[in-house]
Amino acid sequence: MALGDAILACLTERPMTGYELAKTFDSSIGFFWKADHQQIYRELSKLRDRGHIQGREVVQSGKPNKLVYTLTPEGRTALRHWAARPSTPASTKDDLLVRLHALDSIDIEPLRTDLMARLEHHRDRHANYERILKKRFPDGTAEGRLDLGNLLLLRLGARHEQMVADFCEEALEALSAMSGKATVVPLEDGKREKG
Amino acid sequence: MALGDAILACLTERPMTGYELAKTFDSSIGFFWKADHQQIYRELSKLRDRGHIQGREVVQSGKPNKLVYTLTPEGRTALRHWAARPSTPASTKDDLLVRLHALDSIDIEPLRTDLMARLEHHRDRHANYERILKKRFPDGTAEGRLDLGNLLLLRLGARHEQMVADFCEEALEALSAMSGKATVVPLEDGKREKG
DNA sequence: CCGTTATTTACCGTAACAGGAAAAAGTCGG
DNA sequence: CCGACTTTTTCCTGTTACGGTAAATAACGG
Repeated sequence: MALGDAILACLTERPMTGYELAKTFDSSIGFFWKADHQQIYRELSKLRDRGHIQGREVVQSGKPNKLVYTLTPEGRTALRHWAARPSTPASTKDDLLVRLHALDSIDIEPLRTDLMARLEHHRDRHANYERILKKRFPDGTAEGRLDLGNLLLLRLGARHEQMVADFCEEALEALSAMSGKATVVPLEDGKREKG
Repeated sequence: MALGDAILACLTERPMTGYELAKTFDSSIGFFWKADHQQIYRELSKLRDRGHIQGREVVQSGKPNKLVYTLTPEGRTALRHWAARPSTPASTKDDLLVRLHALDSIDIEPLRTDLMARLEHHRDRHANYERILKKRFPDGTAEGRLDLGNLLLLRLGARHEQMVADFCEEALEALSAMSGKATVVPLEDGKREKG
């Protein structure tokens, strides 16, 4: 019960169809929340059953008819109640961290390439955040409450990506410094283990 | 299929029982990965069925017998193969961020208390990381590969917590600055909505 | 005609999360 | 001695999420 609330949160901005929501979850809110269209459509059905949203069919020519979903007053209330409950700090659950935890039992080469890919990935995202920040908040201040929320969000996102990117760089450097005194030679396919 | 690998990663350090693993997931690796004992026991059964770990019963007097699990060569290979696959960047999925995204549709007061709680939480965790860092790596350098992994991990954790704590502070300040020109008065129970 | 875009829906499975309960044997406080 | 707690494993029932495959429908571009 959290994806549903994320969808409600999106619908506060404007009514949307499942298709639009799927795209939203691919850009703005999707920066920190992934969900594919199936998840979204399934969740939308549930929300409708609960009476939190209301679908209005819009007949289209040339395209399949679309279902525009709007928040109902019950939905707004539900969202506010959800938002009034203490939030649960999410755990990271990043594969990379698990790998670092078992660093001496895995092969370094794939790890390096992975770190490099991740470095690029996080740099891209950082640049993206900065780009949006400059476009939407050129002077770094927000007017309304909605704007403030989004500004804070973008700033956090930017900083996070920056930090992770820096971390990847640092990890790569540390691995390079260490690889001089390598303890285990990478093997082909686990024919030998060092135990 | 990720919790299983996290467990394998833990078992590279030393053989452990499910009970010990549960406690480990409550401290070291649990800093970025949450799992309760039931999840762990279930996963252990699966891993045993797959032949990735091997259980050895240790008869105890005074306490129930325990099952010490050891990595099998197959398990080590599986871990290495898993670690050689590109990692998937995890998405944040933090309730707080969703709330910020819908900032103008929710009540600020509970959000403030939540932010304050989170601030404390992240500060605590940061202090904890720093404490462990000072204890395990007083001079900030690592010897072996295992140590390097853990050092990097701790540093990332510390920085992350620091950053989120700063963010909470900033958000609180911004909310205070904004609350002067409040647009919506907080309501009791959604009897009125501003739409 | 084929592929793409727009739009929704259906089914399959597994993985993860949440919580409640029960065993069994000891230890410790009152 | 009773009750509470620790240690250790297991079973239960749910919901939520994740992942893939695929099918309808209908225009538009090549």
